[in-house]
Amino acid sequence: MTTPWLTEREQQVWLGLLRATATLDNALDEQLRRDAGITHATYGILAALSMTEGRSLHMQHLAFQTRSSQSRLSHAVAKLEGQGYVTRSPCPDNRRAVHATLTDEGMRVVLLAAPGHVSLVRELVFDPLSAAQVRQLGDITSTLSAAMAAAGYAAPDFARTD
Amino acid sequence: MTTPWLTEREQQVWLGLLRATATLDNALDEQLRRDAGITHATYGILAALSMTEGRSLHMQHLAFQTRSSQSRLSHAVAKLEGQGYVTRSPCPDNRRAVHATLTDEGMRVVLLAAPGHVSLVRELVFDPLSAAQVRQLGDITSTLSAAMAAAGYAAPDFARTD
DNA sequence: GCTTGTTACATGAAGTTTCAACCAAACTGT
DNA sequence: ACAGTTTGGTTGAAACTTCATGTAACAAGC
Repeated sequence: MTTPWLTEREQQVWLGLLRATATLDNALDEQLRRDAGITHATYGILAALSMTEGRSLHMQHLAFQTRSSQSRLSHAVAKLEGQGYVTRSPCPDNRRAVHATLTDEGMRVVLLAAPGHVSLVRELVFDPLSAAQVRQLGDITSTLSAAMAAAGYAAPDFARTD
Repeated sequence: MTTPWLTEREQQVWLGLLRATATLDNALDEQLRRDAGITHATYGILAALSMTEGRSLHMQHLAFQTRSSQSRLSHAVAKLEGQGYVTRSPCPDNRRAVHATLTDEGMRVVLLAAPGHVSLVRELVFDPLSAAQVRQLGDITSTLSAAMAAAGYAAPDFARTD
């Protein structure tokens, strides 16, 4: 009532953005849980590993790619290790670094989840949008990321761009 | 490596979107925590209440407006009640409904947090974008929301649009 | 007046994320 | 060689969310 706020139009766009992103995230979580029993965050970790040479990454690198804090990743990988989807091994080059490596079992889960995930992203995002809109969305997210970086904000835990 | 995936360009847009929204959410959380000791989700609850006649809403309605599940809202409001920011009272018209009402103390917190929040949204979202891009973003989120609704996905917990 | 079903909300337990240390390896300058 | 700092990662506790379930109010049908 007495809260200062955006213009009518801006508020509409803003709340629309919050709603759309929340709903999208929810939809993806739901599909992944149904198909493979994992969350979107977990899928991100497994997918990132699956796409590398040797299905293996340093924790650090993996944290950056998945926009995860070190702590979160450490807990998450510990769980995945317990489930047999990932193994951890000390890196020979740098003894404080740790490799997380996707197991065959973990790869199986990714392959199980990926097709449904990708097709849902397509169905909910790329198919509904025109080619022009996809281009616009790319430009907009780039602009926003640049603005946030300029303002000193970065993905959780990271100041450096690696 | 063997994961089916999007085209190069699509993947770039998709990961960019995920990164931008995650970073944005993080930035807003950080500012709200600094300024008022609350999370973005909590701010949403308090702000929604602050903007109604009587600073009061049915839990149901509040859950919808804040894209929250009933359970989450129930826990969150319980905590806010403990902090003295909100009171709960049975609705006289419908004895299973509950009113959540913002206290003066709660209002004080909203007023403390709002200016910084709004100006950060402006700084990170509306200022960097051109008027055309704001329009585009509005159209894009509307399209996505419509597509998700058509595919049977809605904000957490809700099938009905109220 | 009794089932049976649905709506509104609460709650305890389990899972996840963040927070605040912590440890050990690797640099840094002396 | 050696204090001090930075880097890479872990860990337990606290905070938050979700999940499954419970209770009470209302609604409908018999």
